[in-house]
Amino acid sequence: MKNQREVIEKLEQFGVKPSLQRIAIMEYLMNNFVHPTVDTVFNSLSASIPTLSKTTVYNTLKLLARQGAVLELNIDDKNVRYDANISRHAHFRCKICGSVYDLPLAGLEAVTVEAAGKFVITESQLYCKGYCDSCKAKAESAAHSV
Amino acid sequence: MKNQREVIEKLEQFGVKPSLQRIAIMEYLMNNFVHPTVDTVFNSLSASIPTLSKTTVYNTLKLLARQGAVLELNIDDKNVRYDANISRHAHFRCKICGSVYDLPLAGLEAVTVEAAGKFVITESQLYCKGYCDSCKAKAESAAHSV
DNA sequence: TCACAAAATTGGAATCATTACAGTTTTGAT
DNA sequence: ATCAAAACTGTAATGATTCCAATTTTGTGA
Repeated sequence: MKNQREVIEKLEQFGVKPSLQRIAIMEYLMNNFVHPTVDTVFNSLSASIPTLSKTTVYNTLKLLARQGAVLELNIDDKNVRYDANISRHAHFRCKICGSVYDLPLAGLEAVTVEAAGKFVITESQLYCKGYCDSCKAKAESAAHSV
Repeated sequence: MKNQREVIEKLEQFGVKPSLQRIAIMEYLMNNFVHPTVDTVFNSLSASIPTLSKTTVYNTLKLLARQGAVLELNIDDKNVRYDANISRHAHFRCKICGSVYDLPLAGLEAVTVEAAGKFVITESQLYCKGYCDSCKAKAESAAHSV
């Protein structure tokens, strides 16, 4: 559980002036590893910050992503998701329940090197999809019933 | 340049009954490696098929993706893109001009193996972003002018 | 060839995430 | 305390995608 001090330091480290709203949003991301959507963040915080506007959540998350403090994930067709874990890792999304998990990752550097010279690669994301542990059985029985 | 016969064979191979519209859409994808959006496909074909409906393009591309005949790419925040090249490869998107290119790929298998046991991974996509050859200079001058 | 049911297509309306914008509040320097 | 800049807010607009009911096409059996 990260405390406010750590959150504020994180924001300042990435050149984001800490405001009440920005601290709350960043704090939420640093303490909840669920790769939340804008809606999830908004709904989770609007009880404690009743005046919070969804536009602020949109703006703040875009700002945090632009400054490199968080990752913007496009693993979900519908909604953008955010991740405060900016270390090198891949993502997995269950095709049944929709949950997004982190995957340990080694070797991505080797993969991207092949394009060196032709393109300047600044970011890369590995998205995996399939069935999570608790949905495996469901997926198999569904396959049989076709 | 793929001819109609090859397109029809491809559709049948993936269990998609070939209709006039489906053939046209698949043919377009097989002959244009631009990773087009629904809109691009629709605009490119509506001249030759005046009655074509955008809903049909949506439905057909979703169907082709579901049957495994094409890839659905979420590399673009705004629009889904489609790719008739279903061999193992990564994608690159230029952050300035928005063009999407294929990248040769080796090593992705090694990367995904790490999650074996916990998740059943059925698909994976590696998305790289940065600056393409013709936008490199633009990116650098933009960086200086901040 | 005709009739009919199933599949495919169509177009307009509805949905829903995201963005634009204009007004209000907060912050920080003097 | 004052004032300008930055941040926040809420509503309206946008735009990709989906829904759905009506129409057209396809394929099969009489």
